[in-house]
Amino acid sequence: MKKTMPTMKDVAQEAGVALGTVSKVFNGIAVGESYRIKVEAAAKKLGYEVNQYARGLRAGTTSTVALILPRVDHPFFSALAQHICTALLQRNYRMLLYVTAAQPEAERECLGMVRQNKVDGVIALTYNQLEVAEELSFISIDRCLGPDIPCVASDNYAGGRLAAEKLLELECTHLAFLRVGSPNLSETDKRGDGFESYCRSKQVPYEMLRLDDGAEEVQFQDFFRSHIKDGRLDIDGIFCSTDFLACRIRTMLEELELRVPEDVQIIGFDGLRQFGTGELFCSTIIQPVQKIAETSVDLLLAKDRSNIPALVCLPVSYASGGTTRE
Amino acid sequence: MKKTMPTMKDVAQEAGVALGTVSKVFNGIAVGESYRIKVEAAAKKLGYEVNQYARGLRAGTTSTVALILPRVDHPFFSALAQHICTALLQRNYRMLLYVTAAQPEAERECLGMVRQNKVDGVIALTYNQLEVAEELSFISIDRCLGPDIPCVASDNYAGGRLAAEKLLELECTHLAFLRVGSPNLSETDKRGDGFESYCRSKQVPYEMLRLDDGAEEVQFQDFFRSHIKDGRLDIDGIFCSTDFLACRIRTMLEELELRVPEDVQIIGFDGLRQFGTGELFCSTIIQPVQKIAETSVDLLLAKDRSNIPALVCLPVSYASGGTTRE
DNA sequence: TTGTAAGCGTTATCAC
DNA sequence: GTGATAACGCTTACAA
Repeated sequence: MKKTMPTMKDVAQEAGVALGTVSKVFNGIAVGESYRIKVEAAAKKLGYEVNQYARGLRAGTTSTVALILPRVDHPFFSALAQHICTALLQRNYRMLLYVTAAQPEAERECLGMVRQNKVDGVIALTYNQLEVAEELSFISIDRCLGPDIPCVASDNYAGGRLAAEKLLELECTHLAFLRVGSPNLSETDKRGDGFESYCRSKQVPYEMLRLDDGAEEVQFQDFFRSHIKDGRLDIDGIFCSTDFLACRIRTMLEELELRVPEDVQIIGFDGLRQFGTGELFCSTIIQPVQKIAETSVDLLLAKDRSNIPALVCLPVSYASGGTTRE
Repeated sequence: MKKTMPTMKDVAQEAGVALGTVSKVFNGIAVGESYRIKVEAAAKKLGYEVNQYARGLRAGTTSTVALILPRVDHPFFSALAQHICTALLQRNYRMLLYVTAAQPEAERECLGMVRQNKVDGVIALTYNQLEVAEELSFISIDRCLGPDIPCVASDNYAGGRLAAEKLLELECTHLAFLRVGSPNLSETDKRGDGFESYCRSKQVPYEMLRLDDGAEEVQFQDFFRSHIKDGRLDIDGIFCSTDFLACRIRTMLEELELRVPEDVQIIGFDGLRQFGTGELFCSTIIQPVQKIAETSVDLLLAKDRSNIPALVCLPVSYASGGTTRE
């Protein structure tokens, strides 16, 4: 950065007015019309831009929000980043992005950096429990961090029920829920709960297989093998906790000579699209990513932080994507 | 942000030393051992973090870099964002992300914001020609913006040649290059040039179809229909300028009752993976995304900006992903 | 309505 | 090696 960037002083001198007047013009404070015009002309002539650092230092507000994500090279996270960034930019905020690879120290370190940067708020999707300094405006996505920290998520429970409902509509008679992921509790675990609740209420036979991250491939295979009777799978409807898992399961089943969706139908969760905007990877429960992003931003930037809900669940929907019969 | 954040003054008082001493400790400047310990203890006790805004204001350097992308909900861009962010964080820099939706005014507006934020540098992938204030440290990805602005890209030309070479190795006899995208000139256009050059040198018959963004679907179909003789396509090897296009072409061909890769083999470009880390979408020329990211960051942060190359091309590689016979 | 001046939290330059 | 002190560019009372 060159030293030659013009400052308010330069603009004031150029316009022949006082420093304070220039400041007022740039802050939308009433000022004599003729002065305003002079100031604006001078600013344009010099190519002046207000220095957000100086402003932030003085005013204590920085128009900057930090977004903390485990990664951004996964379609769900990148869609989230995209929509949050856009929503922020529209509201004239800038976004600092931090990726943590889901490592606890990295997440904690981020919070330190965030404090250094005096951001006006933080939106985070973290895998690890972390203590949030209560002086920070904070919104958590998909994870309840504590009673004082608002959480925004899809209605995972309803999504689970919806998946079960759809599979039954599609004439499945024996269902299964498959899940793999971090053992840490998060909102997304409710997908299985909703699924189970619906199966129970309809008295449909179902299986629940929840695995932690690790060598789970073989366990899924064992599960399927144990459910093959006379060369046929006795399960005909599967709900996977993510689209990613749904695709892996589909491949796995096809390797076992089972046809999707003829023999088994699969519904995933997320609503991811190929290349961001293309086709769905599988039949799925769609998360309202944009809504999640905008809700998070709105809550974070709300003037009145006093009566913000602890948990906001946004409605999901179902869409067919080739792994169900329709 | 509460007003209650401790400052260097508080730390100095707590430690019973002078303000300047505290500053030195945090800047790694030599200071009496006993003082350093007292200061560090006091800082930890108060939970002090240096205020980057004040530092930036004073020192004129902000440890912040802006990344400007058209979007981040596409796997190539999000991978880029991920690796650039990680590289920056490793070097103790923060990253401001701007998404522009490829709109010229948005891109220009970004540059304004970037100047306001006094970032130490900018990495951008833009679709539109824009004037870069020369006082800014700037790296462009995939697009030559001017003689003074370094550009980092894959070796697109070599990638085009490699695609043609592979298709010939795979026993194709009549090739085609398909491309769709912005009419604006960018480094990526060299993919077709390299392909054509190789075909020419080997005297293989080939077609070139370059379309601009728009209603191109029907034009591709017309192209294929015009190349179907006796129910068979007289083209048996296709190089698409992106993986995305390759997938669309594959679907299109299958709708025309042509089998991939039995009847026609397809090679894309990008090396995108499903869900970020999963399988390839198609056989493809892989871009070294991480290398592009790290090179960009290294060039941007290089102390000596005097002898930086105008264009850096990074090596690509080929991988089979189901749309070629192997 | 306009101009003036006191900081915001740091860093850097000096005398000590 | 340490400790006052003057900037950095801006906002905001407050005085004119």
